[in-house]
Amino acid sequence: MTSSEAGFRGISGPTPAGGKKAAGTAGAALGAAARLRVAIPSVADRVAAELRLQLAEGLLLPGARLTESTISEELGVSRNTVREAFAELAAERLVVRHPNRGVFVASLGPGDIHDVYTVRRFIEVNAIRGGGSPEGVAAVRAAVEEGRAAAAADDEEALGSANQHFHGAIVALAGSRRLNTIMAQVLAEMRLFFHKATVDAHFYGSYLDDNEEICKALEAGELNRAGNLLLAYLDRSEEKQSAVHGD
Amino acid sequence: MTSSEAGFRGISGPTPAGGKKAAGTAGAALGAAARLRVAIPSVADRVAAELRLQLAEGLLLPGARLTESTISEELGVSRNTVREAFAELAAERLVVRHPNRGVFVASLGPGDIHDVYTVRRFIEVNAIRGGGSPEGVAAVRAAVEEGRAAAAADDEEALGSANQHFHGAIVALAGSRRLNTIMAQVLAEMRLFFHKATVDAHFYGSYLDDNEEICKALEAGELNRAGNLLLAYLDRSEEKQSAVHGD
DNA sequence: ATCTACGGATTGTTCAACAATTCTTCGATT
DNA sequence: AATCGAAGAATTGTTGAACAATCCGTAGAT
Repeated sequence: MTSSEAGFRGISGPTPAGGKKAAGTAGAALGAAARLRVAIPSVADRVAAELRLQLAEGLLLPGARLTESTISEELGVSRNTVREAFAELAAERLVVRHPNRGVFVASLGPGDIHDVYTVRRFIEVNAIRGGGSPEGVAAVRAAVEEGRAAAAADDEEALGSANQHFHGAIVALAGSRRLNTIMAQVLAEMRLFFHKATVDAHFYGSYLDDNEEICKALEAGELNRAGNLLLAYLDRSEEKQSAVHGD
Repeated sequence: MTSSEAGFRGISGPTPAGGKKAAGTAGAALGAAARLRVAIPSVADRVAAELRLQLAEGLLLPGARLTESTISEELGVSRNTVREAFAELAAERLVVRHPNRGVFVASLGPGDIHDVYTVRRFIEVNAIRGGGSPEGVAAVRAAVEEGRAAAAADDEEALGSANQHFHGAIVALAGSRRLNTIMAQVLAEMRLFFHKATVDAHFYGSYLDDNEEICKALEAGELNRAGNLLLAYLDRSEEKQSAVHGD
């Protein structure tokens, strides 16, 4: 299982819509299928989603090059469409465009690590200090339990997800759509180069107790304390990440 | 001066690069011109920049539709390229894509106004509470003076810019690339629908004193007070904006 | 008057071509 | 021999044209 020819063949959409296959105008056939009002993702979006998935799964490592023609053939879509997907991912900082050179999976340098944690400190700590609705707090609690379950099942991947859900839930306390998307992007960005660190089985595990304590403080309404705990947690996490990653 | 046929004709790039004009391979002529290592903006980027400009200038009002073919012809670029530019702008939330319907200039509803100000409170207040380097503080001071000068010259547009520079400089105190771009996007988003409010000559003018006071507190190292002042300022600003905009 | 069928307009997507640039490889020069 | 530079391949950037799918307004039938 190297990298190409992996577990995907085609994007599987509604209609292929080939460019120049038949000139006849058969405009009478109305497919009696999908009449849904929601969920009409464009092909470019689906390509971006697929790549995002492979990125998250660590199939595409940081620094790796993404060739247009390769992906185009591999997913059975046009080069132009791939290009649009690239634009999406570039906007999310998941890939970097080098003009006339191609797009590469983003790789974070030491400076970027600090930068990302700066953003997280700004947003997360503030969010938890704001308290939030009971449902919001419940969501945080749910994420903590999700982490416990994952640890019990010894599922590394699930543990990482739970941790991200935890921090996502904290930001969601603020009830801001924009902050949520910003946080989601930052988390996606981090997940990108965390696959190295994930080999350390105790990496996320040691955070479980921290999360529990933070959540308890939040539930008790000790918002300031919760914020301080979270802040300390982030500082420690940054230190660990910096240590693991070259620096 | 309605809207189309305005002050732009073509993007004016290095080489047109037509699709199918001449089949001959004239690969011997090497233009002895630009050999710069920096600044090689792609055509799509330039189109996006042009649209961004028109957006900021209020030439394109919120809700307005952007037709691919129109812009394509107007700027003398391919429809595909316009499409890529749209992707860029959509990622910045400046335009909204309605599948199969087209892209429209983003328009913020009441909920969005609050959302934007939430983001600003999170980032700006935190940033100013962090203090920052002397140069950073100097930049804030410079923005204040820029605003004074603009007010003296009675230049509405410059006043608005100065105000944005002021808040941008505050965020820059944190020294985070990501926070800077986030803030830049938020500011661009706001500028989008501020043109209605700008008619009120005293709208920005009344902020001058606030900015001065905030800056003074910052320079004096009274970071907490500066943060509180900024927070109050943002609350007031949001209230005004909400009042002006339908609500 | 309401619903349906028709047509026009616009978006979504593909393909094929070419220009421009970068990367590679190989040969010529000092 | 090492370096420099020029052909050549590979890839990106951009274009134009074609067609499918979808949406919108209008006219026609019930």
